[in-house]
Amino acid sequence: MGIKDDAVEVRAQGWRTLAALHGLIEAELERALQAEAQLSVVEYTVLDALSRQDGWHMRMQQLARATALSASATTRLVNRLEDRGLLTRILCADDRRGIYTELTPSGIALLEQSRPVHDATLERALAEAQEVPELAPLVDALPRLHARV
Amino acid sequence: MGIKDDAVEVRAQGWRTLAALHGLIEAELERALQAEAQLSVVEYTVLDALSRQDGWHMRMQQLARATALSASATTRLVNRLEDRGLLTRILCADDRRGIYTELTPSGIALLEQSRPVHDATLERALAEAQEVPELAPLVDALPRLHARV
DNA sequence: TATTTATTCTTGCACAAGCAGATACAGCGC
DNA sequence: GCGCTGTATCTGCTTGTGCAAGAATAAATA
Repeated sequence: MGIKDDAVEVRAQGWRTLAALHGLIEAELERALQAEAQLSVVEYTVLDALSRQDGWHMRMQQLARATALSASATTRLVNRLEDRGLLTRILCADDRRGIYTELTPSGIALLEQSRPVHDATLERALAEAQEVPELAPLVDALPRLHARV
Repeated sequence: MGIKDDAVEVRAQGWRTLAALHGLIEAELERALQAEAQLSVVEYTVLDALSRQDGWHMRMQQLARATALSASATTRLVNRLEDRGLLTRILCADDRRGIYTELTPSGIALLEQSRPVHDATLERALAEAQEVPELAPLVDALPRLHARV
């Protein structure tokens, strides 16, 4: 057991902690968003990403990256949201392969309704994680990543 | 926009960063473990958790918690691994509802073969994430969580 | 002891995800 | 213009997952 082996173990443990915290938060968000807005976490992520985008439209591939999903999963995800009237597909004028997705008023409304739920649930999930000794250090580190100095 | 709103936004951004890093690492591990040992990340997690356990056996419910999976998914996950001969179910003598799972020699062998792949992939994934400005701070924070002072 | 209640695991069903292949278009060289 | 390669999106198929319901056992209570 040398220094090198320790580094490996420290990384593995860090990864397990990351995965555990991620799972906990995602599970809580899933339940809350499903209950309050019939949205899954990825679906919320799409609406949120679109609203954060200038002009409120993104191409499928950007969406795939934003959600860490495959292209085919993104197609079906957009299908679901389009069927519910939350966003619309818009053909790309300059690149006719491309397709823009854009929030509808209905989509914006649902997002604004569910954002408080999302934020409150996130706060609660982090507070719960704070109580788990294994997770607490990571919870403490998170806000320091983006905090204004 | 007050201090309170900032806290909400900081949390949301921290969560997005966490999710992004988690997705990146998991995707790389998935590909590597699948290619080298025909194991998914959760399957590897089960083998690893069992090997880390005293006596090398755990109950289904412990496994469900360790993998952040539902009870039914855990049942089928154990089925798959049992069918491949990597672990065995052992009836619990004192609580006949309970079922222990235990690694077989074959399972131990596969784990020992795939652990280096896992560790190397994790190191590579973290190095890649280090190059993404948005993820770098979190990557830096990870090893500090468990590092021996 | 008999009966209810809770826990642990498994199964039926519906759905979302990935991979591979197909289609449509862009960009480039001839 | 014609063909070729690469990119963007969609569809068929298989698989893993969660939820709800079920079966077996433990624990509690009358």
